[in-house]
Amino acid sequence: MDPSELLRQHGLQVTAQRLAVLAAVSGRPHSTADDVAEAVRTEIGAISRQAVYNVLGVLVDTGLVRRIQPAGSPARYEDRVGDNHHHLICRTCGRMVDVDCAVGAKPCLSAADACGYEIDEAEVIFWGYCPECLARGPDPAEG
Amino acid sequence: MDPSELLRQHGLQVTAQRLAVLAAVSGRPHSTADDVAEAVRTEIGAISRQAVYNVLGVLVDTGLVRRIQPAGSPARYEDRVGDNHHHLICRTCGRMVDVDCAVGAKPCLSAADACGYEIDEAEVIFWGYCPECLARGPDPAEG
DNA sequence: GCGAACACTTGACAAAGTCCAGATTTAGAC
DNA sequence: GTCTAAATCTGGACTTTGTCAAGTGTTCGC
Repeated sequence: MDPSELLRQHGLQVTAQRLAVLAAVSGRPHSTADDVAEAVRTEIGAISRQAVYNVLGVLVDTGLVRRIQPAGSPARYEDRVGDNHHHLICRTCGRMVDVDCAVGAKPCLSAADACGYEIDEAEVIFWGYCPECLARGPDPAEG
Repeated sequence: MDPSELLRQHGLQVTAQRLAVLAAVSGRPHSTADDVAEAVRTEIGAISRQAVYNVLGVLVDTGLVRRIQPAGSPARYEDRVGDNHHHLICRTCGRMVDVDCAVGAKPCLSAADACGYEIDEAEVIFWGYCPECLARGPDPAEG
């Protein structure tokens, strides 16, 4: 779909910055806000940090972009929304990849005892070591 | 168990700060580092911010305390370790409660396609609204 | 009680993100 | 094409969370 149309459909004004941010997140999933700013600058020359946060915030609010905030890392953004996939992060190199849910469709939304809470999202992050870091031998810091 | 003994058993020196931090985390689970510092100051008068981070880090390393880092929130700490429980956070009031795993024991460690990663931990956080915030009516900010 | 190792304090520093006032750009009407 | 109102973007200061490094104080084994 035409990105401009996408923005309009969600009641958002179309600006060069928004198009560039959208393109940056699409083209490089799991980017940090800083990565996005870099990419946008490559594309349209310049953007303020505030505009990046602002645009990302608006996109997250309208559901066009998903925000992921792993421990010890700045927030990351991706445009894969609408499904229930999770994330897998290497403790050594920090690389993040998508994984589909193990048990089926949205199993994680059914906690055994929700204490009366109305759950609308499950954030699942798997921590471990990627094949390359495993091949490179055990990390000295990990024993 | 006597907290002092607990520390010794894990090869840690016993200090007033460590005892107080341990007590603070035990007495008020899901505390932030700042909450812990407050509680410790109430208990023993004073502690430096660095010491709080230091002690919490040591306790997490030795497995006496677990660190949770939800999106958009500072790190939180709890002393319920050794089981595979997860957390449930209210989007409105920010309250966090424990929930047991829906599917059984450590189901979340079995991602369908781990891409060759060796997974050693699954961090699961459920987001939603607590009964009280639901009873209080829908949040204007949420539609 | 003494000494070595460990832990705590203090202060500077860094990263990530937010707030605010003012200038610029966009959308819509004429 | 031009105008106006509303939304957006810019730039700088600021807050929060956490880390680093050097020096001082405390704990533990003898």
